[in-house]
Amino acid sequence: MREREISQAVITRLPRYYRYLGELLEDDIERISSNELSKRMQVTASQIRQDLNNFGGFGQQGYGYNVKYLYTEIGKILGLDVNHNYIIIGAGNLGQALANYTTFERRGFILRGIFDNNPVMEDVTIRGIPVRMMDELKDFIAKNNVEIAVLTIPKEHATDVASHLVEAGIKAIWNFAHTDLAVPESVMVENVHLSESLMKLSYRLKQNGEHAYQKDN
Amino acid sequence: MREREISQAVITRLPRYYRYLGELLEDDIERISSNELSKRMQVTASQIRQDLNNFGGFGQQGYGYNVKYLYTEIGKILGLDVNHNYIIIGAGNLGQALANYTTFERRGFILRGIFDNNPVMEDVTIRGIPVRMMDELKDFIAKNNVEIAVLTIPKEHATDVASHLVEAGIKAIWNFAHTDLAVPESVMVENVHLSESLMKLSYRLKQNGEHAYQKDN
DNA sequence: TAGATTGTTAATCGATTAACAATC
DNA sequence: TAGATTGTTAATCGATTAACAATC
Repeated sequence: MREREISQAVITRLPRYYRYLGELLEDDIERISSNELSKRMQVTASQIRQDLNNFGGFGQQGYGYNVKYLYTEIGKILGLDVNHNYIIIGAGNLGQALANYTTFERRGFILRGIFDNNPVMEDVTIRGIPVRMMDELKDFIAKNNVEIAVLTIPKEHATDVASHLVEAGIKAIWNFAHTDLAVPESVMVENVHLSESLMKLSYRLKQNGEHAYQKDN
Repeated sequence: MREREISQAVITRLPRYYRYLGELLEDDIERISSNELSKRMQVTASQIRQDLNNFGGFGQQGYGYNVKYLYTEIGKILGLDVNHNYIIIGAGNLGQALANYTTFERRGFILRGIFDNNPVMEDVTIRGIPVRMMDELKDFIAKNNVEIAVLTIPKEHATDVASHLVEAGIKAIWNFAHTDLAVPESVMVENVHLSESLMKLSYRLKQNGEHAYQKDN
């Protein structure tokens, strides 16, 4: 049924299209051409048309794209038309910050539970959700139909916890731990390595500095 | 002086090399070949050699790479051999979580100040650092030689704050707000769009589900 | 119908992989 | 010296851009 594998680059751009279309929608803009959108998003119109046509013809010659329709369709492609239950593992600063992110709920990501291994945290509630101990994990995932686990724990425990999650039948891991996880390929992993992102910024900062220096000479 | 622009893909991989080399160093491994490293990192040996040779010949034929030396050199390339002063703007959940991230300090990123526009937060301290009001921003950046601003504020205020930062002479912005920033090209921006990362995971979760379904038929 | 703009094919560009001579 | 492994050139692969026929 699927002709060709969609490239990682395209997938990465989809949520950005979705965001821009959402803004257009808020501004009551009804239709938009690839050319107009390309100017706003700073990408080529050709790329927009190519990207969208990976998933079907959403536009109309001579008209462009209907904003609301395209927004809805991309939402479906991204799986935002259905709810996803998720849990957070690691009730530290970052875990708590994410637990308080109500924006995710609006996109259909429903926080069902928070887990930690520190007994002090037991039954502390965050946004009304009690922190549970790790021994409840497996049962909880099964009973609550949890698809996604957010990993906000130190890297030392990440490998271990990941394998528990896999055993419990988790489908996807959003990994904030500073390590790569080895899981079966049926389990999706999306890494958010914050310190690596910061290092990238540091690199570019440095390059820019040198660049500027050379210019001055 | 610089022959060719280093591609974004290479820059993104650098911190990952750095992380793996750091782990090798902790394990007291003295030398490593591109082949051995490629197995650990799940990339091709050829790519490792190509990537590194963008910055110079760090290896030795018949020997491989000296772990400690390569680690140090990549650290220099990433600008981790010098300290960078940074501030956090937005003392909400995420801002506070990042403020408590002492790992950054170890890499030479020094948190100098935290800013917010909510008077209730004034002089609340996080990790000993008082939250300041936005009217102090410009002076503070100049006086404290702040290079990097971390933006953990709602998207509504991001554009406005970004332009204040540019005026104040900030060099780089680590942007967690859900919007793109328009700044002069001399100001580096690194985006961390968490909800977009989560949507990517959602997409892959969905694909994987369909895939599995098709397999069963 | 004429004009606009898509969907899609072809051309180009860039990044990854393969191969191997250089050299430790 | 022989073996190992880099640094680097060449080949391949994939992604982006350009062009244009199809069509609303």
